Amino acid sequence: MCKECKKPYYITTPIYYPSGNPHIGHCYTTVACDSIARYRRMQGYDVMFLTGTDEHGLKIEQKAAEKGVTPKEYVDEIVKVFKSLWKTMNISYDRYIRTTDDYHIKSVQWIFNELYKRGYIYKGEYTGKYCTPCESFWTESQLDENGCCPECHREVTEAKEEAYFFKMSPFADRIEKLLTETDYLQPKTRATELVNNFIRPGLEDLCVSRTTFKWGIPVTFDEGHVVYVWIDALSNYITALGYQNDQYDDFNKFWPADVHMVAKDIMRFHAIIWPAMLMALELPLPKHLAVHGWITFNGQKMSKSLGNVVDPVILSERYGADSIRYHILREMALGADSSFSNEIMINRINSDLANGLGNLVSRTVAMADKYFGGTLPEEREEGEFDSELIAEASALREKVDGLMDKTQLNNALAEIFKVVSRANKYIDETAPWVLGKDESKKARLASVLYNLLDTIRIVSTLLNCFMPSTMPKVWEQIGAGDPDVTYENAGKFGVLPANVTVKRGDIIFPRIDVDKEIDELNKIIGDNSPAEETEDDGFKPAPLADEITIDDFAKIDLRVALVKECEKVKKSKKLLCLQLDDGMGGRQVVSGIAQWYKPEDLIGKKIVLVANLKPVKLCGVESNGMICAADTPDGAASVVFPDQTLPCGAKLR
RNA sequence: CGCGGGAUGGAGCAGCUCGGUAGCUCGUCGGGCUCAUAACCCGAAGGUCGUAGGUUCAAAUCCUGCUCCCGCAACCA
Repeated sequence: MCKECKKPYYITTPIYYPSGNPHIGHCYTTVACDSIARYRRMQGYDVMFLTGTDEHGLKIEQKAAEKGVTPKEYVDEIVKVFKSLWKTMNISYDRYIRTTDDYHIKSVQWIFNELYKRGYIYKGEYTGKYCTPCESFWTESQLDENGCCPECHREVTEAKEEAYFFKMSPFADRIEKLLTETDYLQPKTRATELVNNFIRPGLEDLCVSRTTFKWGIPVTFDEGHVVYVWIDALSNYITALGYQNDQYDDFNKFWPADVHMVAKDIMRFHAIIWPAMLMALELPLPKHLAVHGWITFNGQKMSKSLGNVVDPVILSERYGADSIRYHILREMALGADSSFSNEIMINRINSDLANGLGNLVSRTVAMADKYFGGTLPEEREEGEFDSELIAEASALREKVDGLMDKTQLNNALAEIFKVVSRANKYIDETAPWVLGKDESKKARLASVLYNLLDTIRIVSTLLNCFMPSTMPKVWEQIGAGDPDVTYENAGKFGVLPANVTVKRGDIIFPRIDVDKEIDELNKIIGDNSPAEETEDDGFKPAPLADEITIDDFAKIDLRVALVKECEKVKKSKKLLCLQLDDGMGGRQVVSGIAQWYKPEDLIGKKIVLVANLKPVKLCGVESNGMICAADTPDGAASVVFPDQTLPCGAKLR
């Protein structure tokens, strides 16, 4: 298509946050981008495929401190893990950006200054919840279930800090148009959601600097300020091309990007903030933002504490990187979540790769070997069934092209495997083993086998982008040389030489014993997660709060109270509304424990009430006090039940 | 009434824009074949398309109410 002109094509993954090791979710995005990058390269585009890591921020600073190393030492280690995973998964990235790279830092400082000069960045005040011992600001939503610091579980205070802000409002209209009137966002169904939730209520200015942590890019003109995530991280897509730095010089060639691929949790930043930044810099906008869902595990979101995280390294060691790549690409539809389970994966590998493609190659090559000693004679005899197979194989490339253009990798794979099935059926229709017994049918037999081999050639050429380590093995077996497996030839039938010579080889995708493997995988998960939990997520009592006097304690009025009625607060996931008998006329309390308690669990029970807490409204419902609950190791809350014979209103001391 | 998405044979999905035989993958059952990795091919069973109404000659598809799920936002005193 584009063989002579060598059009540039720029595709990016997000830069990942190395606060922990990579998981299968990182793999999905990266593998999808890799497959697209490889496909474009095959089509003749001059591809730039970028990935990297976003290495600054408070969390990294803290994690490093925990381990007693510098932040840079800490991220260096994890970046090694990322890079080795990408090697295992055969990721063909052209460039890897680290936000700690000098050239990136230089560019970010330039951008920050430039936006300041242009008047889009101004100095203001940031208000939030501040935890003094941790020296950290938190937003309301980051606080723990008691409204305390998520790190140390001590109380937080309202506080202000000086910060720089980026003006978003000038770009609201243009962004709304970008989302609703162009095909920037894929799938577009999410555009309404973004517009309704963020743009229509008015875009808030964005806090782009912090003074409460040090691990970041310094603001050049104001000591103590560090560039906060947005400008630092998002700009990687242009600094990696040499925007405002000397490290690279292909910004003009590759910008604007053809595709940024991201998971849905960071869609907002790429759909709103990133375009705003580019508009402020008067740079062209990227052409597409492809948003995909999450990989869920047996229906639940993957999480370390659930012990259901699948380690992609273990999986690829057992089944090969290509099998894993195939499974996640085949299973995930752009936009939607998809569930991942060992069973689904193994069944898919068995039915598509082992039974379908692997077996097709194996039986075809075996017959060529058995009936012709490996080299087909040149005499041919056409027969019925040929035309249908040839038509489907010849038309495949065009279908796949169309689906790749729409980033529908799963459907592209489905189309390819339809042809695999068609070829297996063709074997049954033509029954080569019958032809093999009749000396006069040799020419017909040669035709049948040739048609099969050439179909495999087309299929495997197209599949090479998705499964790059296995397809060369297929080519070796079917006797295809490098010139045979080009994009150009994938659109044509009859490319292999008439007297092609096959070579039997190892089984390409061995069949997996489902029951046995699932047992073993469960064992691995079982062995790993409890160990990890005691190390990482094991129960540690929260640090002791600051010392108080008896007078301080006396300020808190704790009472025994009976739950008379209890119901869920409508429109809220976490809130229960309790009617209490406190021995003093009764009161209403709202508590955020709906995830762990049903109303009927509490009705008729006596609980401990903080009786003199200032009333507040939660989700529009008034709450006069709070009920006492303890943290459980898994992060849930467990309500404290006092001696049930105590009278309502009894005071605790 | 904060915003949005979804509910289709045992499982996972397509079909809905532009109403007219409900399709695919896996699983189950029966048959065929023996070149191949107990793989391959054919056939069958199995769905009143969440629920109640409405429009229509005709609704999975259009309209309305309801129930339940799931995101986002809010919320965890």
